[in-house]
Amino acid sequence: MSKQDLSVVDVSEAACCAPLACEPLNATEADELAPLFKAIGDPVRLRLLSLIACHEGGEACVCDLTSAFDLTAPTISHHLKVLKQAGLIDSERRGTWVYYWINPQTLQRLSAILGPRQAAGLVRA
Amino acid sequence: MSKQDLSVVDVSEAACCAPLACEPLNATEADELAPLFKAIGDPVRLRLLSLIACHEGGEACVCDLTSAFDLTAPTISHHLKVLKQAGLIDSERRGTWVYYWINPQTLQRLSAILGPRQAAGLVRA
DNA sequence: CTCCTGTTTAGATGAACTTCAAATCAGCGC
DNA sequence: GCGCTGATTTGAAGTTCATCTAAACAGGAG
Repeated sequence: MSKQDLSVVDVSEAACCAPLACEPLNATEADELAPLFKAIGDPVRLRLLSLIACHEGGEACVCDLTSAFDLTAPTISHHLKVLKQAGLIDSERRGTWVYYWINPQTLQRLSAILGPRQAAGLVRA
Repeated sequence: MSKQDLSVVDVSEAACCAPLACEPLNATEADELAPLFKAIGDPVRLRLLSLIACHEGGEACVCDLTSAFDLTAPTISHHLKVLKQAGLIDSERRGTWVYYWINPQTLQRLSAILGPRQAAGLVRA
C-alpha cells in the first residue's frame, strides 16, 4: 500500500488507442496477461465460457455444462477451475448445484487489449 | 415489399451484442478460434506481437525482436512461426533481414469475439 | 569463391497440459 | 443416522509445448 491502489496492472486504459499496438508490453504485463489468453486458448474452455455467457440469467450450473460435452465431469470441473483461477468466471454453490457466471470485466479487458476501438467513443474511425 | 423481403434481411451478426455471449459457440467454431487465443497465450508471443505492432513502420525485423528477450534466436523464430501459422502476423525477407508485421484483421476478430460491442457506452471513469 | 552474419530447421529434453478412473466432499431426502 | 445425487479432488497416463544445442540455409562483403 505504498501508493494508491495499483492492485492490478491495468494497462494505461485512458491514454492510448490500441493497448497492445501502442507501446510494447513489458515482461511483467505479458506474464500477467498471457495466462488469461491461454485460459481461453482451449476449445473446451472457450465453449464453456460461451455456454455460461449465453445461459439464461447469465449463469449456468455444472450439470448443464457437462451434458454439452463428451467429457467426464471431473474434466469439466478442471476446466472450470482454470477459468475461475484466471478470473474469467466466478461461482457459487446454492444447495445441491454449483452455478457459474461470467466476469465481464476480465473479458472486456482482454478485448480492449486486442481491439483498437472501444477505448473511448471519440476515437477516430 | 412483401414480408418475404423482410425475412431475407437477416441481421444475425449485426443484431446481437457479443458474439461469444450471444449464442454458444459450437465445437467447430471453438476448435477454430481456440488456437488463435492459444497463440497469444504465451508471454513471449504476446510481447512479440506487441513489439511488432508498436514498431515504427508497422514492421520489425527479427534482430530487433531477439534482442528484447533472454532467449536464443531459434526460440524466437519458433514463436514467430507459431504466430504466423495462426495468421496473426505475416513476414517477408528483404535482403539479409526478415521483417514481420501484424495482421490487423485477425486481431480485430479476436477482440470482437470477446468484446461485447455493446451499444451502451463503456466505462467512462 | 569463401567467409561472415542473420535466420530457420532438426532433434532432444524436461515441464506443463488434457483426460480419465477412483476416491472424496457437500447437500438433500428418507 | 444412511443413502443418493451433484461436484470436486487426487493420482496417473499419454500428449503437447517451450527451450536448448547443433546444423543447415540465405544473402552480402571481401
